[in-house]
Parts: sequence; structure tokens; C-alpha cells
Amino acid sequence: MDMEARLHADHGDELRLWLRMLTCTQLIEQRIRSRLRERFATTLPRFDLMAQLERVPEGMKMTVLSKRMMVTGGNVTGITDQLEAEGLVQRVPVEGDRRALLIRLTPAGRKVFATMALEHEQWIVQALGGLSAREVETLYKLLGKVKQHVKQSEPEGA
Amino acid sequence: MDMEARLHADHGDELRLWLRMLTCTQLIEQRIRSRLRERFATTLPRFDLMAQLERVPEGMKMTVLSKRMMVTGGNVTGITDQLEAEGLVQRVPVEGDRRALLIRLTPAGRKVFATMALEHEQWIVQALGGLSAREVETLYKLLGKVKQHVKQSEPEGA
DNA sequence: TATTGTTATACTCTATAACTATA
DNA sequence: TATAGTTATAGAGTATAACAATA
Repeated sequence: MDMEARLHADHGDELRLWLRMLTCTQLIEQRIRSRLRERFATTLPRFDLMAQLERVPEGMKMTVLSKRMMVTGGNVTGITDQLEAEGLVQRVPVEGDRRALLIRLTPAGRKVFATMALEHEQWIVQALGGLSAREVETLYKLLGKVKQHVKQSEPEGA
Repeated sequence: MDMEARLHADHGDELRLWLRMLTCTQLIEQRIRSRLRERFATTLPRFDLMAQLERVPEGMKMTVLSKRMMVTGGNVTGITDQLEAEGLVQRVPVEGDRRALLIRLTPAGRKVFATMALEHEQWIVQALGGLSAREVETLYKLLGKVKQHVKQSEPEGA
């Protein structure tokens, strides 16, 4: 085997791994999406936004939320509009910067989210039920490496 | 700790793992999508459809393609229409069943795909470059378990 | 009756870019 | 000038369901 062939030799392994990552994620994600729709008439981005807020009672600025959710700002505005209209989140002025807003869960939003989150967690546990606690940990660590490396090698900007 | 608390005790691990899976996949997927757009003016589903066909020179029926791509039939028709209009795939009648069609890559499509696939593979290798060959293998195996378990516990139908 | 593929539709999610109001 | 958030737009991606032709 010459140098160049060797250079590309086992790249098929990475490709196979990527395709499997995609398949697993899509399988689970599709199920979560349809259950969120059926059970709670909501969507994954809406659930995701609420999940982000749930950890930070004082609220979160749009910019931060946008980065966390990995989508651009306009989208966060749209989802926030929906949830605010339903009384699940509220926009709160930020002292000292009149441009900024904190988005936070309302008490009603917190209650609704708690119900959804409980069931959501069960779906996940069920989906990942084929793994031992040790395997879950191993996967978590290895994907941590992937995440770190990908973020590090970001194509600039982001 | 009582029984019920123990029952739910380490479910947080599964949830954390799921969120990390989602993050990793989205990070890489977003990058792939934007590069496919910039470099080849195409989309992930279009690339995916061609990738499925590339392995099967004689072509693949719409139904099979639909299952492989994990989307419903109407979408496959749409993407196929686009690619056929560009001369990258063709619809071929199936002997013995006049309802069915085989979709296959044209020689032009095969050529175009080869170019894209080469670059695409490099993107993936780059994204997963933080892992050793051994870690790639471990991840692949563990995700294989996940995939198997999820498919097994399918909510019927599919 | 069931299956294959198509059509029509509607909705969610998304990025982009122009815009405003503050800083 | 730069930043925070909004608005407007266009397109990707998807599921659903009714449909025609064939099995």
C-alpha cells in the first residue's frame, strides 16, 4: 500500500461512524418530535427553549439563548413570541442596558415544562435503555471529545 | 434514598448523553449543510439520496429509498424530480410490476457524486479527528447498540 | 383490497439581511 | 461604530392525505 492509499486508508471508519451517529439521532429525534406533538401539542425547538430557561430562573438574554440553541436570533424571537402569547415565558427589561431583554419562564411555564420534562426524560431513558450505566458514561465521554474537537476547529465566526 | 427515588436516580445520565448526542450531530450537520450549499449548491437530503443510490448500481425502488432515508414517500418523489431534471438520476421501469420504478444514478450523477463524496469524507474525517482509531471503533459499536435497541422498540408501524 | 408512486397542501424551522434603538 | 433584538423574506424539510394506476 503506498503512502497516499495509507493516508486515506481507514477514513471509511469515520464515515461509517458519522452515518451511524446521524441515524441514531434521527431515529430518536423523530420519535421525540412526534410525541411532543401528540402529547403536548408542541415542538422540539419550543421544548428546547424552555429547557434552556428552566436552568436559569432569573432568565437569559436573547443572544445567549440563541447561541445555546445553535440557531440565529430571528428564530429565537419567533419562538419567544409564541411562548409569550401562551403565557409560558416573559420578556423582562435588563437594568443598565435598554437594548437587552431577559427571557424567563413564567410560573405557568415552569409548571407546564415540569410535566413535559418528566415524560420526555422517560422517552430518552427508554430509547437508551439498551446501554449499561458504564456504556452511557463511555459514550458521554467520547462524544465530549468529539464536541470539543469540533468546536475548537470552528470555521471562524461562530 | 427510597425506592422511587432510586428508580429515577441516574436517569439524568441518559438525558445528558442524549443532549450531547444532539449537540454533536447538529454541530457537524450544520457544517456539512452549509458546505454542501457553498461548494456544490446542493442539500443534505439530495446528497443522502445520491449516497444511497451509489451503493446499488442497478437502482433502488422508491419505497426502499424512502425507508432508508427515513422520510415519507412524497419527499422522495420531490427530490428525485429535482435530480432527474438535472440529469443526475433516472427513473427506470421495473419488469413485472408496472407500478414500481427503480431510481438509479446516471453516469453523470455518479461522476458528480464521486467528487462531492470525496470532499464530504474529508469534512467528516476532520470533524472526528479528535478521536483515535480505537475510540472511533468503540463509539461505532456503542451506537450500534443504541440503534438496535431503538429500532427494536419501535412504536409499531415502521 | 392492498400497494406503488404522485400530487397538493400546510406548517415548522431555518438562515440571511435590512432595520430600530440603544450603547 | 458596534451591539441587542426585531422584522421580512425565501427556501428547506417535513408529514399528511387524497389520488391514479396496477397488483
